[in-house]
Amino acid sequence: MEKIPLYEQIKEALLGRLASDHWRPGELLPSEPKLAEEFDVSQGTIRRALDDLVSQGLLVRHQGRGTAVTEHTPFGFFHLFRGDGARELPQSKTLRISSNQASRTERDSLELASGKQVIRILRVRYLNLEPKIFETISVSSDLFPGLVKMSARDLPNTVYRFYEQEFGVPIVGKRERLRAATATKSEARYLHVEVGTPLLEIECVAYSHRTQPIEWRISRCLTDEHYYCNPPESA
Amino acid sequence: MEKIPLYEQIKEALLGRLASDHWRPGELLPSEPKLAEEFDVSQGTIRRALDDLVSQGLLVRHQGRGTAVTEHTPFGFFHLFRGDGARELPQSKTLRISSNQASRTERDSLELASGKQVIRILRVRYLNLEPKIFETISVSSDLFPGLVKMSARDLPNTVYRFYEQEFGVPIVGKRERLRAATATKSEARYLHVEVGTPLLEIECVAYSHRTQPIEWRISRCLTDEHYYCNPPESA
DNA sequence: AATAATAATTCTTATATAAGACTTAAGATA
DNA sequence: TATCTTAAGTCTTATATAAGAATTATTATT
Repeated sequence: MEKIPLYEQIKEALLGRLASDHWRPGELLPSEPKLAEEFDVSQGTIRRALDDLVSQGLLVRHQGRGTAVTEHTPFGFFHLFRGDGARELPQSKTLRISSNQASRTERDSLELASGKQVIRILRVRYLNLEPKIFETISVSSDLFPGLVKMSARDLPNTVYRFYEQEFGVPIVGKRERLRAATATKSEARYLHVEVGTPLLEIECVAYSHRTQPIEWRISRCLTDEHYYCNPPESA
Repeated sequence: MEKIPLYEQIKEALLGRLASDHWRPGELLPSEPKLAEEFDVSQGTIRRALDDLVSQGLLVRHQGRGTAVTEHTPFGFFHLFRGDGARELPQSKTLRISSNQASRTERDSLELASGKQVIRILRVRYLNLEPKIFETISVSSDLFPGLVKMSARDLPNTVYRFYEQEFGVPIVGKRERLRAATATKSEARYLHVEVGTPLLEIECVAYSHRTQPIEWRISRCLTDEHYYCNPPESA
């Protein structure tokens, strides 16, 4: 059997703890010397494993303080920027939360079995108080028991933090596919534009640890005053 | 004065050699022990510097062989994928090469002084033999002497490799900004679609080492059969 | 109780050595 | 001359120690 490097094994072990909510976001991990003792390896090997998790965005190092689990900032994973490069935190108005039989696309994107239910969320997002994005979000009913009964008004703006704090489901990455589209009648109404206005369509699958798909999302964005950029230019 | 770590100084030195074409793409660098001897540091310090350049995509490691300067694959930096995730190498037809006074946007994007000339290239790109992208490329006349006199027919498909091989100007990174647009009369004609068809607009600045802007490009893409994705999903 | 100094802890940078895995070069053999 | 074996080179993984920089905890002083 192929021999797996020690640092890879340690990465997997730490990844398992991250996935099972062993540590909360912001919480400090045991120190490098302590981990070296626990796993019976050298500190250099621990360093190598931790460095890899840092470069994946899962951990953050603080010299003199320790290694912490990454906390999501409100901007995390939001890739629209104002024309001058500034970031604006989008606001949200949830229009509807409903339970539906998963469509073919939802099943494929979320890796769901046939017959499964999804929870669908429709919402408009605002940049600088103006409606700029029309969003459809789908998640597996099984992962979020009780979510469908929530009032639309109560769904918070930052749903990734909500998944993590209320359901223990952390989002650690996403995959986006972009296309050009034009506003339908319904989108035109919500976004205060004319039918046929160009919209940037962002199809997004969000993942937890070990790349399990958690959420499928379609965002249709006005780009008259904003642009999409990934990675961010400050990165 | 702030003390710069040794490995950062070595990175800068190697970056300088990469920028001045000291090594050609594909060429092997001196081995780690040799570099350690040259810079009078430990191999671990050399390793740290090289690893950083590898993660920036500038170098590639070959176990048992050596460290080489990254060669651009034809797909490098091309972020459109077919609907099923496959990659298709775009073909090109250059429509025109001309010399013009730089516009305000060209000056800003390429960091040119007032009064400078740019070379403008118009071309259509094909995916699976169908016109899918209408492109406008601008570069500084000063960096590419003689380019304006080239026949449009002779401009190769992979212009980044062309810049590097014919002018010694390597492209090592780019910054893209995406927006939604609709086809103008001219674009509709070249792309064989109707006016108003949604197009994905990719505004791109391509850089050499030390983030000097080399090329400003606007690509207007049909996304009926393709999508944009960065980083690529296989990454 | 508040503040300052000291000590202990953390990660970061840097050194060193060595075995393993992979590739290439040199020498031996047919 | 061609092929095989061995040696030498490369990067990768892993060990170890130690000083520097930053943060936190403890102790001493006011």
